[in-house]
Formats: sequence, structure tokens, C-alpha cells
Amino acid sequence: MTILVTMSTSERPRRRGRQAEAARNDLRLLAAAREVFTTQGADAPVSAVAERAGVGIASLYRRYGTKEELLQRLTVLAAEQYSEAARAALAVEDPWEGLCHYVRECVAFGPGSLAPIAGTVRFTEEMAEAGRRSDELAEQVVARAHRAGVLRADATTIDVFLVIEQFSRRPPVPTSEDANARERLVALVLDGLRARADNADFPLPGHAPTAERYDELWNAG
Amino acid sequence: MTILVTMSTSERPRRRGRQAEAARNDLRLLAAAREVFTTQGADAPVSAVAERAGVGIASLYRRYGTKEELLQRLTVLAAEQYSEAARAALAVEDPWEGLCHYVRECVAFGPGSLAPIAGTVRFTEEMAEAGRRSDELAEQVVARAHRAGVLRADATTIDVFLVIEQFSRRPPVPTSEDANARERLVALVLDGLRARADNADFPLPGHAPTAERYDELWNAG
DNA sequence: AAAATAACGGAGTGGAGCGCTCCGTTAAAC
DNA sequence: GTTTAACGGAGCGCTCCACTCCGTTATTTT
Repeated sequence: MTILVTMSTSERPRRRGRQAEAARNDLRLLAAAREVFTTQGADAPVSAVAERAGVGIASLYRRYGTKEELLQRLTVLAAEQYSEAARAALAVEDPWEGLCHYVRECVAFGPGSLAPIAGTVRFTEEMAEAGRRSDELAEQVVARAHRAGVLRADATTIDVFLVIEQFSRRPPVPTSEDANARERLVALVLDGLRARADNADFPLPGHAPTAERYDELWNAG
Repeated sequence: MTILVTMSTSERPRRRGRQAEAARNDLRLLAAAREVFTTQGADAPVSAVAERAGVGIASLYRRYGTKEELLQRLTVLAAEQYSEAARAALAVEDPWEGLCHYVRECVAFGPGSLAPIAGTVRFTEEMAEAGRRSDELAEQVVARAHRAGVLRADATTIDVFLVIEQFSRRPPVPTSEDANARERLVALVLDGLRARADNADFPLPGHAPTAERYDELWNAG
């Protein structure tokens, strides 16, 4: 949201009339696309996006030549928003509070549910770059918490990613209670993530997850 | 799995030839359906189930007049398996270990991913009954842990359900690392669920979730 | 005010996918 | 050899979706 507005105002040197309508539609389209695809999944019909935006289908296709293009744009915006959340987290004085904010914000934003596009959309260089930037910032958030000794030592950055990914998966039919439920569950895992004296007695099972998973997810089918 | 085999052997008084093949197909069909629908979602094509079972589509439709019927049957079996997990949990001496086993087993079984059928399938009396039985047993598992003081006091049975439901949501494209990742994450929330001295300092946010959510999920759209 | 331009909406098109049926085939039972 | 029972899968009809085409509407230009 913040990002969308920021970007557009920066490159809108005062338009009027039809051009103003076009500029407005750009924003409404992007916002609608984010909402539709994150709640209904990436195979939601394009028509739903246009409808949600209060815009004709043609107006959508005038901007994005194809559904894939729109999805690619959305993932880049999502990565940038993750980056923004990480920056905000680093601005929080307390390392633990910062990490909590990061996780909560990413989960609330919830575009991890775009993951279903993994196989269906080509991975552009722009997406890769945005992803790298975002990963780097997240790494800083986690590393700082580790240094401060507030995050359990056997939890890695990728564990944090997995938490966010898992909680970004939304129910197919959203209910009014979902947000509350999600909050409680996230609080639960954050509590589990906190460094404690007895951590060594209950170590995380299995082996630390690797980043290769994501290659497998995006590149192969 | 266990249940499937149990049920069938009990009502198979020695058949031979074609009848034996038919009986075998019954099992393979059910197993295949479970696998396909829990991994690919409830809108996976029926043909995929038949193919997975190594059986013609007609053989499937000879047993279940409709896809909906098959899904209804599957949810009943799932509920029974949840019940079985609860019974096993109660058989474990230690209340905390019992609860952990229950959660882990339900998550590993993972038919919570059948939830997408919520809107699309009529809720039969058989399903309701199986659900009630399952809920009751789960309640016992949680209550015992509460009585023993090993489960944080502000976590309810429905919180536990929500955990299971959330972790039953699987990635669209399963990777080889998923099982390991899930294990770690579940360990994390179980750690958060454990009763601790400082629980009062970090209470679960929001209000305790209610069962009404499920009505909303299954009855309304 | 008329012509040109630019953005708009949405009906329509082509094609893919899916639930389910129909029928020719195969193998056991008699 | 005939009947019976279970089988497999091609194909039908339908829905749904990405995308296009074109008539309309609003703004800008002359």
C-alpha cells in the first residue's frame, strides 16, 4: 500500500481529465490485483481483478499485456514490501521486538500466498534482484537478534522465512475470525522462537533448512 | 491408512477372481483419492485419482456416483483418523507427550487441506457425526494436558485445531524439504504451547477463538 | 464547433479442462 | 459356449478463462 502510493506520486507530474483517470486506474488495478490474488490464489480470473478495481477488462490489458506480466509485477512489489518491513524492523531499537515486527508485518501483508505461481510464471531478472535485496535485509534482522542472544540459536533465517511462508497461506474462504486466529498462532511461534534457558533440552528436530528449496520451487516444476 | 485397511479386511469374506480385483480397487481408489486431494486440493480432477490408483475412470464412478460423494466419504475417513490419533494420544502416559503426538500426527496426515471443499460440498449427517466424535476426543487430549498444567492456560482446544489446520495447508508444489521444514515449525509452536513461568508476561493476543468459525466455513459461503 | 485523439467498457471468441456417460473388451462363473 | 460382471478409456457437453475487437465517451486540438 505505502509503496504503491509512494511510487505513483513520485512519477505523476500533475495530470488532468482522462490521463488522471488512467493514473488512478493504475493504482486501483494494482491494489485490486494484490487483494484478489493473495486471497483467492494466483489462478483467480483476471476478470475478478478488473471487477474489483471497478474497471473494464480492456483497461487492465492495456497496461499488462498478459496475466503473467501482471503477476510478475506483483511479486516484485511484494519483495519490495518485504524489504520495507525489514527496514522498519531494523529501525526498532530492541532486536527482539524488531524481529517480531518483521514477522508479523510480513504475515499480515500475506503475499506469500502468491507462491502458487511458482511453476506457472517465468522468473525474471527483476524478480531475482528484488528478492536478493529483500533476503539480505531479512538476514540482517535475524543476525541482529542472534547477536543479541534473544533468538534461539538453532533457528536460522530460513526457518523464519518458512514461518512467514506457512502463515501466509490463507484459508480458501476467509472468515471474520481469521485475523484473530492468525495473530494468536503467530504469537505462539514467536514465543517458541525466543531464546530460553531450556532450548538445548528441546532442540529443533531435523536439519536446518537450506535455500535450495526455493530454487526447486521456482525453477523446476 | 491403518483405518482403510482395517475397515476393508473386516468386511471382505474371501473373494476370488474379479471380485478380488474389485475389492483391491476399492482400497487403491480410496488411498489414491486421499493422496491426490490432500496434495493437489479438492479441485484436482477425478481423472487424476483414477490414474493414481491405476484404474479406469469408470471403475471409480461405479463406486461413487459423483465426485462430491467421494469427497464426503473422504472427510468422514479423515475425521475417523483424527479420532484414532486422539485415542493414541490418550494412550500415551505423559499428557504433554500425548498432546504433541496428537498434533504431529494430525499435521503429518494432513487432510486439513481438504478444507477447500467447505463451500462446494454439502455437509452430510454422517460427516457431522464423525466430526463430533473427533472433536470430543481432541477435547479430552487438551483437557488432560490442561489439568496436568503442562499446556499454557490461555490456549484453548480451538487454538490447537487452528494450529493443525494451519499446518495442514501445504505448498502447491511439494518439495523434498517440506517434511523437514514442517517438523521444525511444528516443534516451534509446540514449544510455544508449553506452559512456562513467564506465560503471563506474554499472553496470547486477541480473544480466544470460537467454534462458530466452522459453521461459517461449512454452512455459509 | 468540428475533427482528431485517447482512454474506456464489455460482449464475444477460441480453446482448455473437467465431470460424467457409453460402449466395446476381457475375464471369471456356470 | 454362454452368461455375467467388472473393466478401461474415448468422447460428450458444459463451464470457465485469457485475451481481442469494436462501438462509446470524454478530452484535446484546430
